[in-house]
Amino acid sequence: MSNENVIAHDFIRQAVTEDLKSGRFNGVHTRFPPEPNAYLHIGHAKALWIDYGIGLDFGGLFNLRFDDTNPAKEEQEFVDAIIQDVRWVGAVFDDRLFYASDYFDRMYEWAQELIRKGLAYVCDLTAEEVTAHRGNLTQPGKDSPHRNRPVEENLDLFRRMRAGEFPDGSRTLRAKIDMAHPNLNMRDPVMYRILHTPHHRQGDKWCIYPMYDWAHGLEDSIEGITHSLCSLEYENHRPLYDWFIDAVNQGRTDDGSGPWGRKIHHPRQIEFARLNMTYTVMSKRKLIELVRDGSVRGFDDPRLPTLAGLRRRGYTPEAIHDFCRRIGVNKTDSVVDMQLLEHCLREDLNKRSPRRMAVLRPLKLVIDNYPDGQVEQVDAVNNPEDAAAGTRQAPFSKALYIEQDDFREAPPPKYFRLFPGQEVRLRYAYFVKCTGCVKDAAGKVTEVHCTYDPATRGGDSPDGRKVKATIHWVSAAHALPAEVRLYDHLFTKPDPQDAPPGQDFRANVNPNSLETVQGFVEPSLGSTGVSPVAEFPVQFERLGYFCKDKDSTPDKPVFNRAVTLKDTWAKIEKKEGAKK
RNA sequence: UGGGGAAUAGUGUAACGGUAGCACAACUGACUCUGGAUCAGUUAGUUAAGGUUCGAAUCCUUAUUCCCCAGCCA
Repeated sequence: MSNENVIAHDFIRQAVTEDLKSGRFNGVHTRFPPEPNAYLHIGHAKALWIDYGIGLDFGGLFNLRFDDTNPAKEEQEFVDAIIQDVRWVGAVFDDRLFYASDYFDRMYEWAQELIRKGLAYVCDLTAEEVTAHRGNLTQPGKDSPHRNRPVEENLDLFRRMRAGEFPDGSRTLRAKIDMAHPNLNMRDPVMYRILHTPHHRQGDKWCIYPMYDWAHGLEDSIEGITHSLCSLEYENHRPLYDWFIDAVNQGRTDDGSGPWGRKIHHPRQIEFARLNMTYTVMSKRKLIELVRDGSVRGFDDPRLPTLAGLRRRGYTPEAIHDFCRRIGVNKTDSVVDMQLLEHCLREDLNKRSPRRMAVLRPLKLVIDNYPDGQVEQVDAVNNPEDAAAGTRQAPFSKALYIEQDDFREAPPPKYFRLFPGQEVRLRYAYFVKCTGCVKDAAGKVTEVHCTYDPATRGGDSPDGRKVKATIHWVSAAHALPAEVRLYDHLFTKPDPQDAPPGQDFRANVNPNSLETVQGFVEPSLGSTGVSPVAEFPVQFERLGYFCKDKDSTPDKPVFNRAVTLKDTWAKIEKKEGAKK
């Protein structure tokens, strides 16, 4: 706590500090390089926090760059969504928004340069043949029969690939490295493939597209990125990343003299572990499957760990920052407890969120000795954690709604709430004492009756008598109907992958991850009233934090539950139940 | 089996040859007009075996376990 202003000293920041000290780099420039083929999720927020945070900590620059090298998978919709998400989490890139596809011309020139240097060749093998020639983990690969084509023939073929003379998949440009290399990525990797597919930004300009390994380091080089931060699975690609830049630089000089010109910038790639969390999945592929098979209602479904989903659910950027700060940065595969994310949200919202009363599962409470037709306005505190938030008034009358959970005809042990003969406080209003209840033919409680003590107005008793529980309420005549969506984990198991034999993660989708209830909220939450809380989550007292959803209509608000409050009673009840 | 990585309480993360600390979770208790919040406390850890050293989570050796790599995906 006392060291909040000190730069966190994770292993990447240590490396950056050393690079600055040794003079390897004179400044810091980082980037976040998403492929626009899906929505961003909380794992990307971690990466963003590292990329952007390090740029910020060292007074450097930060770029947002789309790695749009595969037109078959990428779409403008994702570009737009990603930009919105990156801005929302607070990574500032100003005008430094770039696209790898804007560098295609330069990459094409460099590819020809590698051919001239004898470091790349056009290969006519089919995809299957390339795989067969690659060997496997223990056996070396075999050279392609086209590996030693003359430079002029390679140049001619490569130009004709670009000109569109050959069909998809018929030829590739490959780097000439080593088919026996112990690192499979170094066995003459493909640099370009033929793809007669229009690009979402480049249109029909290209029919050959660069592969990630060839393109990525060059993109970083062009932008002057010093530290190319990425996740662990790219560790095996680092030798290639370095090889390609060294290959371009072969024969080049610092001052640009000589036939090949000036050397290009060589960034340093450093890898860190990606984020995993309990009760959810983090891979793009799985997220897409859940959306496609209807397990959720879209990429912004509040049950998803996507940033769009978290935003819709009521998560704040501040809570996400805090979460990223707490999980740290390292190279260990880890699974972070979902409860930590929830804790971060509660901590943020507890300080800032306005309180309101809402009843999710209504049960009518009638105060028999309260005058018919009388309405009082009681003062309610907006946020006990923040005196500046002030107070509001809530209408009180003879007939109220309370939570079904707050009444028991036969109370279990340690139950402090309403039951016949028991007195409780109606928050900010009066003490009431339960006198009985009315049941329907099926034995279900339909109405609870009580009497109130007029001397306890405001919620305190002049005779000093105490009450063990305070419950929330809304006035039946004044309350606004609202739809409330209650979310639970999307998966029933901490590790969704832990599925029965022959089944995949979808076998663990929680059928009860969404429960929709029709409740009532304070009039101050309506669209007609002045609502200070339209876009920011509110706390429904004793229940949790809720955020107004985009599905709300003028007559009926819809709320998403972001996270519950900690519920000690639920634990006691569970424990008492287990005793029996 | 080849190559590349990683191992610290249940979970996440500190320590950089000198008292193994913090957070989340769990559990006690205090307080409370939210069974919230807050406060106090408890439980619980260096993968293993050797070695170097006055002293090892840290250095060395060996072993074990886990993750990644055989896309014309990124």
